[in-house]
Amino acid sequence: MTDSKLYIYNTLKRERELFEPLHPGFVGMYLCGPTVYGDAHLGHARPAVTFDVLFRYLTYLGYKVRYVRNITDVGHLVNDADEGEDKIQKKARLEHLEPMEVVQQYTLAYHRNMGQLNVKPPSIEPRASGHIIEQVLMIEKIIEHGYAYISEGSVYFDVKRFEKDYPYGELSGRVTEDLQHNTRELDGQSEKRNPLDFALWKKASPEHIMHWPSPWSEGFPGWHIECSAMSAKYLGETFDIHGGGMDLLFPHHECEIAQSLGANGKQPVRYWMHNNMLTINGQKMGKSLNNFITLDELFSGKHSLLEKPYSPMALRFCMLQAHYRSTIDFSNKGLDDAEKAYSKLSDIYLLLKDMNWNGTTVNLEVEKTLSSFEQDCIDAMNDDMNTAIVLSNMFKVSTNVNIFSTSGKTEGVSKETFEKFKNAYCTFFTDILGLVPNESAAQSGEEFGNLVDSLLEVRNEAKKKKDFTLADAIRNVLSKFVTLKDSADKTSWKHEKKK
RNA sequence: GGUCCUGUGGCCGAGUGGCUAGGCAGAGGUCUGCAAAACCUUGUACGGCGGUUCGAAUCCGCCCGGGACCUCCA
Repeated sequence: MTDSKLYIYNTLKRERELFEPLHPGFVGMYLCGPTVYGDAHLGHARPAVTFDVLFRYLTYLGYKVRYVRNITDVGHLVNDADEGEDKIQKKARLEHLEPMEVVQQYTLAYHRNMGQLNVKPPSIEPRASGHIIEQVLMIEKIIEHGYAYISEGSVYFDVKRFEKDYPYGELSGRVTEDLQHNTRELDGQSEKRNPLDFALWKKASPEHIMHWPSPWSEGFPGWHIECSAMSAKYLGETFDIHGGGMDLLFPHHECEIAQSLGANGKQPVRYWMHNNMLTINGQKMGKSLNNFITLDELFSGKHSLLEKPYSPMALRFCMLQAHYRSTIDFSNKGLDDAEKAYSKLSDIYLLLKDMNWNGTTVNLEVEKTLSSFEQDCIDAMNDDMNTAIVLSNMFKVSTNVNIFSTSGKTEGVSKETFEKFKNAYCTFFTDILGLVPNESAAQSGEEFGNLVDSLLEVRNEAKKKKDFTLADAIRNVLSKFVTLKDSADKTSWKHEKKK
Protein backbone atom coordinates (compact mmCIF):
# COMPACT_ATOMS: atom_id res chain seq x y z
CA MET A 1 0.00 0.00 0.00
CA THR A 2 2.77 2.43 0.82
CA ASP A 3 4.84 1.51 -2.14
CA SER A 4 4.38 5.07 -3.36
CA LYS A 5 4.06 4.45 -7.03
CA LEU A 6 1.23 5.51 -9.22
CA TYR A 7 -1.18 2.80 -10.22
CA ILE A 8 -3.97 3.52 -12.62
CA TYR A 9 -6.84 1.44 -13.86
CA ASN A 10 -6.31 0.60 -17.48
CA THR A 11 -9.58 -0.07 -19.25
CA LEU A 12 -7.72 -2.06 -21.88
CA LYS A 13 -6.43 -4.53 -19.30
CA ARG A 14 -9.35 -4.17 -16.91
CA GLU A 15 -7.07 -3.88 -13.93
CA ARG A 16 -4.85 -1.49 -12.06
CA GLU A 17 -1.40 -1.20 -13.52
CA LEU A 18 1.79 0.44 -12.40
CA PHE A 19 2.13 3.63 -14.38
CA GLU A 20 5.39 3.85 -16.24
CA PRO A 21 5.62 6.44 -18.96
CA LEU A 22 7.02 5.56 -22.34
CA HIS A 23 9.80 8.10 -21.94
CA PRO A 24 11.02 8.44 -18.36
CA GLY A 25 10.20 11.84 -16.94
CA PHE A 26 7.65 12.72 -19.61
CA VAL A 27 3.96 11.99 -19.92
CA GLY A 28 1.75 12.45 -22.94
CA MET A 29 -1.97 12.49 -22.29
CA TYR A 30 -4.97 13.09 -24.49
CA LEU A 31 -8.56 13.78 -23.54
CA CYS A 32 -11.57 13.85 -25.81
CA GLY A 33 -12.81 17.40 -25.48
CA PRO A 34 -16.18 18.94 -26.20
CA THR A 35 -18.11 19.22 -29.41
CA VAL A 36 -18.75 22.94 -29.45
CA TYR A 37 -22.31 23.09 -30.65
CA GLY A 38 -23.98 23.96 -27.36
CA ASP A 39 -23.47 25.17 -23.81
CA ALA A 40 -21.20 23.16 -21.57
CA HIS A 41 -23.18 21.04 -19.17
CA LEU A 42 -22.56 18.94 -16.07
CA GLY A 43 -21.42 16.06 -18.24
CA HIS A 44 -18.59 18.12 -19.66
CA ALA A 45 -17.35 18.98 -16.20
CA ARG A 46 -16.63 15.45 -15.08
CA PRO A 47 -13.90 14.39 -17.52
CA ALA A 48 -12.48 17.92 -17.50
CA VAL A 49 -12.09 17.90 -13.71
CA THR A 50 -11.00 14.27 -13.50
CA PHE A 51 -8.19 14.67 -15.98
CA ASP A 52 -7.34 18.12 -14.71
CA VAL A 53 -6.54 16.50 -11.37
CA LEU A 54 -4.49 13.82 -13.10
CA PHE A 55 -2.64 16.50 -15.07
CA ARG A 56 -1.96 18.37 -11.86
CA TYR A 57 -0.89 15.27 -9.96
CA LEU A 58 1.48 14.06 -12.66
CA THR A 59 3.01 17.51 -12.71
CA TYR A 60 3.33 17.40 -8.91
CA LEU A 61 5.12 14.06 -9.21
CA GLY A 62 7.70 15.82 -11.33
CA TYR A 63 6.73 14.67 -14.79
CA LYS A 64 6.85 17.05 -17.68
CA VAL A 65 3.34 16.58 -18.99
CA ARG A 66 1.99 17.43 -22.39
CA TYR A 67 -1.77 17.45 -22.05
CA VAL A 68 -3.77 17.59 -25.26
CA ARG A 69 -7.52 18.19 -25.18
CA ASN A 70 -9.24 18.72 -28.49
CA ILE A 71 -12.09 20.88 -29.62
CA THR A 72 -14.42 19.09 -32.02
CA ASP A 73 -15.76 21.59 -34.47
CA VAL A 74 -16.59 19.42 -37.47
CA GLY A 75 -18.68 16.38 -38.24
CA HIS A 76 -20.76 14.22 -35.90
CA LEU A 77 -24.33 13.24 -36.50
CA VAL A 78 -27.10 14.42 -34.25
CA ASN A 79 -29.57 11.54 -34.56
CA ASP A 80 -31.77 9.79 -37.07
CA ALA A 81 -34.14 12.68 -37.36
CA ASP A 82 -31.36 14.93 -38.50
CA GLU A 83 -30.52 12.72 -41.43
CA GLY A 84 -26.83 12.94 -40.90
CA GLU A 85 -26.74 16.68 -40.87
CA ASP A 86 -23.69 18.20 -39.31
CA LYS A 87 -24.41 19.33 -35.75
CA ILE A 88 -22.63 22.58 -36.16
CA GLN A 89 -24.16 23.29 -39.52
CA LYS A 90 -27.63 22.66 -38.15
CA LYS A 91 -27.20 25.07 -35.31
CA ALA A 92 -25.78 27.65 -37.66
CA ARG A 93 -28.84 27.55 -39.83
CA LEU A 94 -31.13 27.91 -36.88
CA GLU A 95 -29.30 30.92 -35.63
CA HIS A 96 -28.28 32.32 -38.99
CA LEU A 97 -24.66 32.37 -38.03
CA GLU A 98 -21.54 31.21 -39.72
CA PRO A 99 -20.57 27.75 -38.49
CA MET A 100 -17.26 29.08 -37.24
CA GLU A 101 -19.10 31.80 -35.39
CA VAL A 102 -21.06 29.19 -33.50
CA VAL A 103 -17.86 27.29 -32.84
CA GLN A 104 -16.20 30.39 -31.50
CA GLN A 105 -19.10 31.33 -29.28
CA TYR A 106 -19.34 27.94 -27.62
CA THR A 107 -15.60 27.48 -27.40
CA LEU A 108 -15.32 30.71 -25.46
CA ALA A 109 -18.22 29.71 -23.25
CA TYR A 110 -16.58 26.36 -22.58
CA HIS A 111 -13.33 28.06 -21.66
CA ARG A 112 -15.16 30.43 -19.36
CA ASN A 113 -16.90 27.55 -17.56
CA MET A 114 -13.67 25.59 -17.26
CA GLY A 115 -12.04 28.66 -15.79
CA GLN A 116 -14.79 28.89 -13.19
CA LEU A 117 -14.14 25.28 -12.27
CA ASN A 118 -10.45 26.09 -12.03
CA VAL A 119 -9.67 23.55 -14.72
CA LYS A 120 -6.25 24.31 -16.12
CA PRO A 121 -5.98 24.92 -19.84
CA PRO A 122 -4.37 21.96 -21.59
CA SER A 123 -0.90 22.27 -23.09
CA ILE A 124 -2.37 22.08 -26.56
CA GLU A 125 -6.01 22.44 -27.56
CA PRO A 126 -6.17 21.43 -31.21
CA ARG A 127 -9.25 21.86 -33.36
CA ALA A 128 -10.47 19.23 -35.74
CA SER A 129 -11.10 21.85 -38.41
CA GLY A 130 -7.48 22.89 -38.20
CA HIS A 131 -6.22 19.38 -38.80
CA ILE A 132 -8.05 18.29 -41.92
CA ILE A 133 -4.79 17.67 -43.72
CA GLU A 134 -3.47 15.41 -40.98
CA GLN A 135 -6.73 13.47 -41.03
CA VAL A 136 -6.65 13.09 -44.82
CA LEU A 137 -3.06 11.86 -44.67
CA MET A 138 -3.96 9.33 -42.02
CA ILE A 139 -6.90 8.07 -44.04
CA GLU A 140 -4.63 7.67 -47.05
CA LYS A 141 -2.28 5.53 -45.01
CA ILE A 142 -5.14 3.34 -43.86
CA ILE A 143 -6.30 2.89 -47.45
CA GLU A 144 -2.75 2.08 -48.54
CA HIS A 145 -2.55 -0.61 -45.93
CA GLY A 146 -5.75 -2.11 -47.20
CA TYR A 147 -7.96 -1.44 -44.18
CA ALA A 148 -10.30 1.02 -45.83
CA TYR A 149 -12.22 1.33 -49.09
CA ILE A 150 -13.78 4.11 -51.08
CA SER A 151 -17.48 4.07 -51.79
CA GLU A 152 -19.43 6.83 -53.51
CA GLY A 153 -16.87 9.44 -52.51
CA SER A 154 -16.81 8.36 -48.89
CA VAL A 155 -14.16 6.26 -47.19
CA TYR A 156 -15.03 3.47 -44.78
CA PHE A 157 -12.91 1.47 -42.43
CA ASP A 158 -13.02 -2.23 -43.31
CA VAL A 159 -13.51 -3.92 -39.96
CA LYS A 160 -13.59 -7.47 -41.37
CA ARG A 161 -10.33 -6.98 -43.22
CA PHE A 162 -8.78 -5.37 -40.14
CA GLU A 163 -9.81 -8.30 -37.97
CA LYS A 164 -7.65 -10.64 -40.03
CA ASP A 165 -4.57 -8.86 -38.72
CA TYR A 166 -5.61 -7.33 -35.41
CA PRO A 167 -8.21 -7.91 -32.77
CA TYR A 168 -11.18 -5.55 -32.90
CA GLY A 169 -13.27 -4.90 -29.81
CA GLU A 170 -10.59 -5.55 -27.19
CA LEU A 171 -11.06 -2.27 -25.39
CA SER A 172 -14.83 -2.41 -25.07
CA GLY A 173 -15.12 -6.18 -24.85
CA ARG A 174 -17.19 -6.34 -28.02
CA VAL A 175 -17.41 -9.39 -30.19
CA THR A 176 -18.04 -8.46 -33.80
CA GLU A 177 -20.40 -11.39 -34.31
CA ASP A 178 -22.67 -10.10 -31.57
CA LEU A 179 -22.47 -6.60 -32.91
CA GLN A 180 -23.62 -7.74 -36.34
CA HIS A 181 -26.99 -8.74 -34.98
CA ASN A 182 -27.49 -5.53 -33.09
CA THR A 183 -26.51 -2.92 -35.60
CA ARG A 184 -29.20 -0.54 -36.66
CA GLU A 185 -29.85 0.80 -40.11
CA LEU A 186 -28.08 4.11 -40.50
CA ASP A 187 -27.68 6.67 -43.17
CA GLY A 188 -25.19 5.59 -45.79
CA GLN A 189 -25.44 1.96 -44.73
CA SER A 190 -25.81 0.86 -48.32
CA GLU A 191 -22.43 2.31 -49.17
CA LYS A 192 -20.78 0.09 -46.59
CA ARG A 193 -19.64 -3.44 -47.22
CA ASN A 194 -20.42 -4.35 -43.67
CA PRO A 195 -22.65 -2.66 -41.08
CA LEU A 196 -19.76 -2.54 -38.62
CA ASP A 197 -17.61 -0.48 -40.94
CA PHE A 198 -17.32 3.14 -39.91
CA ALA A 199 -16.74 6.31 -41.87
CA LEU A 200 -13.30 7.84 -42.16
CA TRP A 201 -14.42 10.43 -44.68
CA LYS A 202 -17.94 11.41 -45.66
CA LYS A 203 -18.90 13.02 -48.92
CA ALA A 204 -20.81 16.19 -48.17
CA SER A 205 -24.35 16.38 -49.40
CA PRO A 206 -25.19 19.60 -51.29
CA GLU A 207 -26.72 21.34 -48.28
CA HIS A 208 -23.62 20.80 -46.19
CA ILE A 209 -21.82 24.06 -45.50
CA MET A 210 -18.75 22.69 -43.75
CA HIS A 211 -16.67 20.71 -46.16
CA TRP A 212 -13.13 20.38 -47.30
CA PRO A 213 -11.44 19.06 -50.41
CA SER A 214 -9.94 15.59 -50.29
CA PRO A 215 -8.74 12.98 -52.77
CA TRP A 216 -12.16 11.31 -52.56
CA SER A 217 -14.72 14.11 -52.46
CA GLU A 218 -15.65 17.47 -51.06
CA GLY A 219 -16.60 16.33 -47.64
CA PHE A 220 -15.74 16.09 -43.99
CA PRO A 221 -13.86 13.69 -41.74
CA GLY A 222 -15.53 10.78 -39.98
CA TRP A 223 -16.48 10.77 -36.36
CA HIS A 224 -13.37 9.23 -34.90
CA ILE A 225 -10.41 10.13 -37.05
CA GLU A 226 -9.67 13.55 -35.57
CA CYS A 227 -8.57 12.18 -32.21
CA SER A 228 -6.30 9.62 -33.84
CA ALA A 229 -4.73 12.16 -36.15
CA MET A 230 -4.25 14.89 -33.57
CA SER A 231 -3.02 12.68 -30.76
CA ALA A 232 -0.45 11.12 -33.10
CA LYS A 233 0.65 14.53 -34.29
CA TYR A 234 1.27 16.01 -30.87
CA LEU A 235 1.99 12.99 -28.69
CA GLY A 236 3.38 10.42 -31.10
CA GLU A 237 2.03 7.24 -32.64
CA THR A 238 2.13 5.65 -29.23
CA PHE A 239 1.55 7.73 -26.14
CA ASP A 240 0.86 7.23 -22.47
CA ILE A 241 -2.65 8.13 -21.38
CA HIS A 242 -5.91 8.58 -23.23
CA GLY A 243 -8.93 9.67 -21.26
CA GLY A 244 -12.60 10.19 -21.84
CA GLY A 245 -16.06 9.32 -20.65
CA MET A 246 -17.15 5.71 -20.49
CA ASP A 247 -19.74 6.41 -23.10
CA LEU A 248 -16.93 6.92 -25.59
CA LEU A 249 -15.52 3.45 -25.05
CA PHE A 250 -17.54 2.13 -27.91
CA PRO A 251 -17.45 2.93 -30.69
CA HIS A 252 -15.26 6.03 -30.46
CA HIS A 253 -12.19 4.73 -28.68
CA GLU A 254 -12.43 1.30 -30.24
CA CYS A 255 -12.35 2.97 -33.63
CA GLU A 256 -9.42 5.12 -32.63
CA ILE A 257 -7.41 2.02 -31.83
CA ALA A 258 -8.38 0.37 -35.11
CA GLN A 259 -7.52 3.48 -37.12
CA SER A 260 -4.15 3.92 -35.49
CA LEU A 261 -3.24 0.28 -35.90
CA GLY A 262 -4.45 0.43 -39.48
CA ALA A 263 -2.39 3.52 -40.25
CA ASN A 264 0.73 3.04 -38.13
CA GLY A 265 0.68 -0.58 -37.05
CA LYS A 266 1.10 0.47 -33.45
CA GLN A 267 -1.15 0.43 -30.41
CA PRO A 268 -1.74 4.16 -29.95
CA VAL A 269 -2.38 4.21 -26.21
CA ARG A 270 -0.72 2.50 -23.28
CA TYR A 271 -3.20 3.44 -20.58
CA TRP A 272 -6.86 4.01 -21.35
CA MET A 273 -8.72 5.79 -18.57
CA HIS A 274 -12.47 6.31 -18.45
CA ASN A 275 -14.49 8.38 -16.08
CA ASN A 276 -17.99 7.24 -15.22
CA MET A 277 -21.20 9.04 -16.03
CA LEU A 278 -23.47 11.08 -13.87
CA THR A 279 -27.12 11.03 -13.07
CA ILE A 280 -29.56 13.69 -11.91
CA ASN A 281 -31.76 12.58 -9.04
CA GLY A 282 -30.96 9.01 -9.97
CA GLN A 283 -31.82 9.43 -13.61
CA LYS A 284 -29.61 9.65 -16.62
CA MET A 285 -29.07 13.21 -17.76
CA GLY A 286 -30.46 13.82 -21.20
CA LYS A 287 -32.09 16.55 -23.15
CA SER A 288 -35.20 14.48 -23.73
CA LEU A 289 -35.59 13.80 -20.00
CA ASN A 290 -35.70 17.51 -19.24
CA ASN A 291 -33.02 17.18 -16.58
CA PHE A 292 -30.21 18.55 -18.65
CA ILE A 293 -28.32 21.15 -16.61
CA THR A 294 -25.76 23.45 -18.14
CA LEU A 295 -22.93 24.82 -16.06
CA ASP A 296 -24.25 28.36 -16.38
CA GLU A 297 -27.60 27.16 -15.08
CA LEU A 298 -25.96 25.41 -12.15
CA PHE A 299 -23.88 28.43 -11.20
CA SER A 300 -26.84 30.81 -11.52
CA GLY A 301 -29.46 28.50 -10.06
CA LYS A 302 -31.69 29.12 -13.03
CA HIS A 303 -33.08 25.67 -13.63
CA SER A 304 -36.35 24.18 -12.47
CA LEU A 305 -34.54 21.32 -10.72
CA LEU A 306 -32.27 23.63 -8.74
CA GLU A 307 -33.25 25.13 -5.42
CA LYS A 308 -30.42 27.66 -5.47
CA PRO A 309 -27.22 28.49 -7.29
CA TYR A 310 -24.24 26.26 -6.59
CA SER A 311 -20.71 27.50 -6.77
CA PRO A 312 -18.22 25.99 -9.21
CA MET A 313 -16.18 24.79 -6.25
CA ALA A 314 -19.17 22.98 -4.78
CA LEU A 315 -19.45 21.11 -8.06
CA ARG A 316 -15.75 20.41 -8.23
CA PHE A 317 -15.73 19.21 -4.64
CA CYS A 318 -18.77 17.05 -5.25
CA MET A 319 -16.97 15.30 -8.06
CA LEU A 320 -13.77 14.87 -6.07
CA GLN A 321 -15.68 13.20 -3.25
CA ALA A 322 -16.52 10.32 -5.53
CA HIS A 323 -14.07 8.09 -7.32
CA TYR A 324 -13.84 8.96 -10.99
CA ARG A 325 -14.87 5.47 -12.06
CA SER A 326 -18.10 5.57 -10.07
CA THR A 327 -21.29 7.20 -11.19
CA ILE A 328 -22.21 10.39 -9.37
CA ASP A 329 -25.75 11.30 -8.61
CA PHE A 330 -26.51 15.00 -8.51
CA SER A 331 -29.21 16.37 -6.28
CA ASN A 332 -29.76 19.56 -4.35
CA LYS A 333 -29.03 17.67 -1.15
CA GLY A 334 -25.81 16.27 -2.55
CA LEU A 335 -24.63 19.66 -3.73
CA ASP A 336 -25.62 21.28 -0.42
CA ASP A 337 -23.56 18.70 1.44
CA ALA A 338 -20.62 19.19 -0.88
CA GLU A 339 -20.82 22.94 -0.48
CA LYS A 340 -20.71 22.69 3.31
CA ALA A 341 -17.93 20.15 3.31
CA TYR A 342 -15.90 22.18 0.85
CA SER A 343 -16.39 25.31 2.89
CA LYS A 344 -15.04 23.50 5.94
CA LEU A 345 -11.83 22.42 4.24
CA SER A 346 -11.51 25.82 2.68
CA ASP A 347 -11.66 27.42 6.14
CA ILE A 348 -8.96 25.05 7.30
CA TYR A 349 -6.83 26.09 4.35
CA LEU A 350 -7.27 29.78 5.12
CA LEU A 351 -6.45 29.26 8.78
CA LEU A 352 -3.43 27.13 8.04
CA LYS A 353 -2.05 29.36 5.33
CA ASP A 354 -1.34 32.15 7.79
CA MET A 355 -0.48 29.96 10.74
CA ASN A 356 3.03 29.76 12.11
CA TRP A 357 4.46 27.17 14.38
CA ASN A 358 4.65 28.19 18.03
CA GLY A 359 4.34 24.92 19.90
CA THR A 360 6.16 23.97 23.05
CA THR A 361 5.61 20.24 23.44
CA VAL A 362 5.23 17.25 21.20
CA ASN A 363 2.25 14.97 21.56
CA LEU A 364 2.89 11.60 19.97
CA GLU A 365 -0.60 11.24 18.59
CA VAL A 366 -0.77 14.70 17.07
CA GLU A 367 2.72 14.32 15.72
CA LYS A 368 1.85 11.01 14.12
CA THR A 369 -1.37 12.26 12.56
CA LEU A 370 0.22 15.29 11.00
CA SER A 371 3.45 13.65 9.94
CA SER A 372 1.71 10.87 8.04
CA PHE A 373 -0.72 13.22 6.31
CA GLU A 374 1.30 13.86 3.19
CA GLN A 375 2.20 10.24 2.57
CA ASP A 376 -1.41 9.19 3.18
CA CYS A 377 -2.57 11.61 0.51
CA ILE A 378 0.09 10.47 -1.91
CA ASP A 379 -0.82 6.85 -1.29
CA ALA A 380 -4.45 7.65 -2.00
CA MET A 381 -3.64 9.41 -5.24
CA ASN A 382 -1.31 6.62 -6.25
CA ASP A 383 -4.14 4.17 -5.81
CA ASP A 384 -5.89 5.00 -9.08
CA MET A 385 -6.36 8.64 -8.13
CA ASN A 386 -8.58 8.18 -5.10
CA THR A 387 -9.45 11.80 -4.40
CA ALA A 388 -12.20 10.72 -2.00
CA ILE A 389 -9.56 9.33 0.36
CA VAL A 390 -7.45 12.47 0.00
CA LEU A 391 -10.41 14.55 1.12
CA SER A 392 -11.09 12.13 3.94
CA ASN A 393 -7.49 12.61 5.10
CA MET A 394 -7.97 16.34 4.99
CA PHE A 395 -11.04 16.11 7.20
CA LYS A 396 -9.14 13.97 9.67
CA VAL A 397 -6.60 16.73 10.27
CA SER A 398 -9.11 19.56 10.24
CA THR A 399 -9.74 19.13 13.97
CA ASN A 400 -6.07 19.62 14.71
CA VAL A 401 -5.97 22.84 12.76
CA ASN A 402 -9.11 24.17 14.43
CA ILE A 403 -7.64 23.45 17.83
CA PHE A 404 -4.45 25.25 16.87
CA SER A 405 -6.54 28.15 15.71
CA THR A 406 -8.85 28.52 18.69
CA SER A 407 -6.05 28.02 21.20
CA GLY A 408 -3.65 30.19 19.25
CA LYS A 409 -0.97 27.57 19.77
CA THR A 410 0.31 24.86 17.48
CA GLU A 411 0.63 22.61 20.48
CA GLY A 412 1.74 18.99 20.24
CA VAL A 413 3.62 19.08 17.00
CA SER A 414 7.26 19.62 16.15
CA LYS A 415 8.21 22.55 13.98
CA GLU A 416 9.51 20.35 11.21
CA THR A 417 6.36 18.24 11.07
CA PHE A 418 4.12 21.28 11.22
CA GLU A 419 5.87 22.97 8.31
CA LYS A 420 5.78 19.80 6.25
CA PHE A 421 2.12 19.23 7.03
CA LYS A 422 1.13 22.80 6.32
CA ASN A 423 2.89 22.72 3.01
CA ALA A 424 1.34 19.38 2.07
CA TYR A 425 -2.20 20.46 2.97
CA CYS A 426 -1.96 23.67 1.00
CA THR A 427 -0.38 21.91 -1.97
CA PHE A 428 -3.03 19.22 -2.09
CA PHE A 429 -5.87 21.67 -1.62
CA THR A 430 -4.93 24.18 -4.28
CA ASP A 431 -2.34 22.65 -6.59
CA ILE A 432 -3.44 19.04 -6.85
CA LEU A 433 -7.17 19.02 -6.18
CA GLY A 434 -7.39 22.42 -7.81
CA LEU A 435 -9.72 23.89 -5.19
CA VAL A 436 -9.94 27.64 -4.81
CA PRO A 437 -10.44 28.79 -1.22
CA ASN A 438 -13.75 30.34 -0.29
CA GLU A 439 -14.04 34.05 -0.55
CA SER A 440 -12.29 35.37 2.51
CA ALA A 441 -12.60 38.70 4.23
CA ALA A 442 -9.71 40.08 2.26
CA GLN A 443 -11.31 39.14 -1.03
CA SER A 444 -14.62 40.77 -0.31
CA GLY A 445 -13.25 44.22 -0.84
CA GLU A 446 -11.74 46.63 1.61
CA GLU A 447 -14.77 48.84 2.02
CA PHE A 448 -17.03 45.91 2.69
CA GLY A 449 -14.58 44.59 5.25
CA ASN A 450 -14.27 47.93 6.97
CA LEU A 451 -18.02 48.24 7.15
CA VAL A 452 -18.39 44.83 8.77
CA ASP A 453 -15.55 45.56 11.19
CA SER A 454 -17.13 48.87 12.18
CA LEU A 455 -20.46 47.25 12.89
CA LEU A 456 -18.72 44.58 14.93
CA GLU A 457 -17.05 47.28 16.99
CA VAL A 458 -20.44 48.71 17.84
CA ARG A 459 -21.69 45.26 18.65
CA ASN A 460 -18.77 44.54 20.94
CA GLU A 461 -19.36 47.82 22.74
CA ALA A 462 -22.98 46.84 23.21
CA LYS A 463 -21.94 43.44 24.47
CA LYS A 464 -19.63 45.01 27.01
CA LYS A 465 -22.52 47.10 28.26
CA LYS A 466 -24.67 43.95 28.27
CA ASP A 467 -27.01 45.55 25.78
CA PHE A 468 -27.75 42.21 24.17
CA THR A 469 -30.80 43.48 22.36
CA LEU A 470 -28.63 45.80 20.29
CA ALA A 471 -25.83 43.25 19.95
CA ASP A 472 -28.22 40.61 18.63
CA ALA A 473 -29.88 43.09 16.30
CA ILE A 474 -26.54 43.85 14.72
CA ARG A 475 -25.77 40.17 14.48
CA ASN A 476 -29.08 39.51 12.77
CA VAL A 477 -28.46 42.17 10.18
CA LEU A 478 -24.90 41.03 9.53
CA SER A 479 -25.87 37.40 9.29
CA LYS A 480 -27.57 38.13 6.01
CA PHE A 481 -24.17 38.72 4.48
CA VAL A 482 -21.56 37.11 6.67
CA THR A 483 -21.18 34.28 9.14
CA LEU A 484 -19.91 35.42 12.52
CA LYS A 485 -17.70 33.44 14.81
CA ASP A 486 -17.43 34.76 18.34
CA SER A 487 -14.45 33.69 20.33
CA ALA A 488 -13.30 34.82 23.74
CA ASP A 489 -11.42 37.93 22.67
CA LYS A 490 -12.59 38.73 19.17
CA THR A 491 -15.23 38.11 16.55
CA SER A 492 -14.15 36.81 13.20
CA TRP A 493 -16.36 36.60 10.18
CA LYS A 494 -16.63 35.00 6.82
CA HIS A 495 -18.25 36.36 3.73
CA GLU A 496 -20.70 33.85 2.32
CA LYS A 497 -23.30 33.99 -0.37
CA LYS A 498 -26.60 33.33 1.31
CA LYS A 499 -29.53 31.49 -0.17
C1' G B 1 -31.93 -9.22 -26.83
C1' G B 2 -26.21 -8.81 -26.37
C1' U B 3 -21.89 -6.85 -23.42
C1' C B 4 -20.54 -4.76 -18.89
C1' C B 5 -20.93 -2.17 -14.21
C1' U B 6 -23.42 -1.75 -9.63
C1' G B 7 -26.68 -2.43 -4.75
C1' U B 8 -22.82 -0.01 1.82
C1' G B 9 -25.70 2.82 8.29
C1' G B 10 -31.29 8.53 7.78
C1' C B 11 -28.79 10.60 3.05
C1' C B 12 -24.24 10.95 -0.03
C1' G B 13 -19.98 8.17 -0.68
C1' A B 14 -14.70 5.33 -0.10
C1' G B 15 -12.88 0.62 0.80
C1' U B 16 -12.17 -4.51 1.33
C1' G B 17 -11.17 -12.06 2.74
C1' G B 18 -10.08 -10.98 9.80
C1' C B 19 -7.68 -4.46 11.80
C1' U B 20 -11.36 3.61 12.04
C1' A B 21 -13.05 5.74 5.67
C1' G B 22 -14.99 10.53 5.31
C1' G B 23 -18.92 14.14 4.62
C1' C B 24 -24.02 15.73 5.56
C1' A B 25 -28.00 15.10 8.89
C1' G B 26 -29.36 13.37 14.14
C1' A B 27 -28.53 12.79 19.70
C1' G B 28 -25.87 14.20 24.30
C1' G B 29 -22.12 17.40 26.32
C1' U B 30 -18.13 21.62 26.79
C1' C B 31 -17.72 26.79 25.68
C1' U B 32 -21.17 31.15 25.43
C1' G B 33 -25.52 36.40 28.00
C1' C B 34 -27.99 33.72 23.94
C1' A B 35 -26.84 31.86 19.23
C1' A B 36 -23.27 30.46 15.66
C1' A B 37 -18.56 28.38 15.13
C1' A B 38 -15.18 25.12 17.32
C1' C B 39 -14.16 20.93 20.46
C1' C B 40 -15.63 16.07 23.02
C1' U B 41 -18.92 11.74 23.02
C1' U B 42 -22.46 8.83 20.21
C1' G B 43 -24.25 5.28 15.27
C1' U B 44 -21.53 -1.33 14.70
C1' A B 45 -23.97 -0.62 7.78
C1' C B 46 -22.69 -3.54 3.68
C1' G B 47 -29.87 -6.14 -1.44
C1' G B 48 -31.89 -11.60 -0.70
C1' C B 49 -30.77 -16.91 -0.54
C1' G B 50 -27.14 -20.58 -0.79
C1' G B 51 -21.80 -22.07 -1.25
C1' U B 52 -16.15 -21.77 -0.49
C1' U B 53 -13.26 -20.57 4.13
C1' C B 54 -10.92 -21.11 10.73
C1' G B 55 -13.27 -16.44 9.24
C1' A B 56 -17.00 -12.75 3.91
C1' A B 57 -20.00 -7.00 3.46
C1' U B 58 -15.33 -8.35 0.60
C1' C B 59 -14.52 -14.73 -3.40
C1' C B 60 -18.29 -18.16 -6.21
C1' G B 61 -23.50 -19.35 -7.81
C1' C B 62 -28.54 -18.08 -8.22
C1' C B 63 -32.45 -14.47 -7.44
C1' C B 64 -34.21 -9.40 -6.95
C1' G B 65 -33.30 -4.05 -7.71
C1' G B 66 -30.46 0.16 -10.17
C1' G B 67 -27.39 1.85 -14.18
C1' A B 68 -24.21 2.17 -18.70
C1' C B 69 -22.98 0.87 -23.65
C1' C B 70 -24.66 -1.57 -28.14
C1' U B 71 -27.09 4.95 -32.11
C1' C B 72 -24.72 11.36 -31.64
C1' C B 73 -23.50 11.88 -26.51
C1' A B 74 -18.93 13.63 -21.43
